[in-house]
Amino acid sequence: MLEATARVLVKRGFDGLTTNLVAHTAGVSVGTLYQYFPNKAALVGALIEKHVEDMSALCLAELTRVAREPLGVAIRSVIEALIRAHAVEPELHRVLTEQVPRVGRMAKLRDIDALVHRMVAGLLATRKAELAIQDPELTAFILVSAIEAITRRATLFSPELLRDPRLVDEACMMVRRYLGVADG
Amino acid sequence: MLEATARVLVKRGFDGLTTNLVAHTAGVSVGTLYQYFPNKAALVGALIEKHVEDMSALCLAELTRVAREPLGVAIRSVIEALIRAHAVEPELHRVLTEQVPRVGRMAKLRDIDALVHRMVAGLLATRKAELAIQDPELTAFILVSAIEAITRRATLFSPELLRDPRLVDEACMMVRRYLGVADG
Amino acid sequence: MLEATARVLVKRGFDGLTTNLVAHTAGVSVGTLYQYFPNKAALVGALIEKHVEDMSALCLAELTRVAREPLGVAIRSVIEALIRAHAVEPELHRVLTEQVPRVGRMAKLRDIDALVHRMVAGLLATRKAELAIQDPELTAFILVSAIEAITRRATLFSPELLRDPRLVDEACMMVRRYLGVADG
Amino acid sequence: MLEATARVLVKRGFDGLTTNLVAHTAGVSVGTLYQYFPNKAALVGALIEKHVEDMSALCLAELTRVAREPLGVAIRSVIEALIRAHAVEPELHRVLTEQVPRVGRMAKLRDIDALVHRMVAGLLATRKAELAIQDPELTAFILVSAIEAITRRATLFSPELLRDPRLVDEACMMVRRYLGVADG
DNA sequence: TATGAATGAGAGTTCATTCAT
DNA sequence: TATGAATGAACTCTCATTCAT
Repeated sequence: MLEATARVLVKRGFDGLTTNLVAHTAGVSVGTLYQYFPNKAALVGALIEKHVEDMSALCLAELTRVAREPLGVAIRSVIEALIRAHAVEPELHRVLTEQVPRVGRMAKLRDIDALVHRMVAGLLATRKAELAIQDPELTAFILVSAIEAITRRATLFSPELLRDPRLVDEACMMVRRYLGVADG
Repeated sequence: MLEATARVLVKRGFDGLTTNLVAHTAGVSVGTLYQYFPNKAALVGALIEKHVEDMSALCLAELTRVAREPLGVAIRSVIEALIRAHAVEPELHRVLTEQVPRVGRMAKLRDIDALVHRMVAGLLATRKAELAIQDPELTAFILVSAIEAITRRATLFSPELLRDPRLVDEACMMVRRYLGVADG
Repeated sequence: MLEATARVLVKRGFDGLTTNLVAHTAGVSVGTLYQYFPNKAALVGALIEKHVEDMSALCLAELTRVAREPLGVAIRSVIEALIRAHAVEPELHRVLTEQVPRVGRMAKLRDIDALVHRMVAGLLATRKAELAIQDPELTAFILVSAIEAITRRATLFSPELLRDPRLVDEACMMVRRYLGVADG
Repeated sequence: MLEATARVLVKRGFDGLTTNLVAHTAGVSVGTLYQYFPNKAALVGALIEKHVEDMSALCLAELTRVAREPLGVAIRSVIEALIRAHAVEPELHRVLTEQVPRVGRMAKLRDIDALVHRMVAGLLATRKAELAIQDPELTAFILVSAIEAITRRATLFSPELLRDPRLVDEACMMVRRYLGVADG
């Protein structure tokens, strides 16, 4: 059912998302749909939640995994993981991020975001000695923003860049220089 | 009329935006509204276009103005201008940006984005000698993405940050280090 | 639902026909109406199609039935059938015929008209030996036009004539003399 | 202004007829339009009246002119005049006849029709001795219907017939035989 | 538990008509 | 007398949601 929602969302956009259409796409009746979701917002909300969780799981796993690796390697791994995460269902991701705020699941997104932010900040704090930074919180904020934005903008304006290794190289360069980590 | 649209958009969101409501808010009748805009999308579209034009005008002006200043100063000026631009009507900016794809103003946005990108790339190319960069195009891409994202995320998650000078400091730091410019 | 449409059409005319009014008259809601007809034109179109089909079926049946009867008798039967057909719901017939071009059912009407024309021409051709005619096609054109018009004009200007046997007598007389058939 | 109405009517059909459009087409403002016609119905009504008068004037003139000519000649003249009348502005005529009843100018049309009918009936009555008819009224009814219908149907379904002399020949034949007039 | 026909509030849009200039 | 911006009632159509089966 969520899958049908995703399909409709990608094919028709949010304004083309109809409970009847979703039900039909899922091969059930509207009634059945309403047996599982109290209303349309809940349906979309659930999809968003799932999507966000899937994506963030990927990133969090990577963040955890690289916690002890050398910084140069860690940076590249995380950036690559983030770009990979965006590549899973780019179309859906786009529609979803464009609509998220309007469905009242801001909270969930905010939570996840906060979690990622805290993990990055933690990583930075742990290794503060190796880094040319002062406020891990703020630095984390800048980094998370920047990396997320690079993938987002690439997805939006030049998807072919996502597959260009130079993008990752350059992003790593930016992060490394910013953090004062020697070229890996 | 556009002002009324903006007001409604901020107060009620895009889905709460009704032609009748806008007309009423503007103190005119629906008919009058439709004498100036062929349909709802055109109304919002016009607002979006005006908004992005205003914002980009600000940035482009700043980019032009600082073309000959020392890099350290230039960077700070542009970043401050960008954040200032976002601070004017953050709520409106958010709603508007989100609705672009629904209203079909993607092309316009892309154009402006490309323009900014070109200007930044140009600036970098001109001063390539002073910078530790190789591909001004790619660097510009990274920079524009990052700065735009930092303001966007601040707007979204912690608007108070927009008024915190440390944010600007940190963003400047990131850019300076990335470009290999001495601390200003 | 078509019945409700017919009722409204007769009582209020085409311009007084409102989807809400039809739905209300039919005892259902607008939504239900739109579950069966994609739009107002389709609703009226369906009614028109049904109506002309019903009417032409009547005439075609009669034309077939009398194919072997003596010409004098055949002529009267067909004319009577045509007038009888018009007498059923003259008001509806008038509104419906008038609205055909607005609702885009011209093609259907043309088809049926061509069918009737062909049948009459065929009948005339079969019996050409008994008739003082040269071109069955042209004669059929004249006849179909004339008979159709007599009923149409009677409906329009003096409905009471439709029930006057003298009208049928006179119409038969005209046709018989035109075709050179002895008085029946 | 009536000319503009006619033009719009022909180009856009009755549903595309807008007071604003008519005014614009006429090169004046809506306000001016309303200085000459109290409302839309009056505008269309006036056009209908003019059109009907033009057409009937043609026919009535011919009917008067042929009052004393030999019947065979008279018949052909009148039929030709009628067809000629239809050929003046066939498109406008079509739209108009299709819409007439809905604009409340039925009365005018009815009057004209009655006048034509009375003149034909008068002609027939005057020459009853030469004719094989009994009730001039009824015969006139049949004739007027038939001739009007032949031109109407030709206009509607096969306009090229209107220029085919065989149509006139055949219509004359029909009328002559019906009236018992020797072939002219 | 699944169905899907029915609901009806509400949205966008049109256009005859008015009236201050 | 001419203008045309402004009006707003009314119409068509959509779609989230319900509930009898």
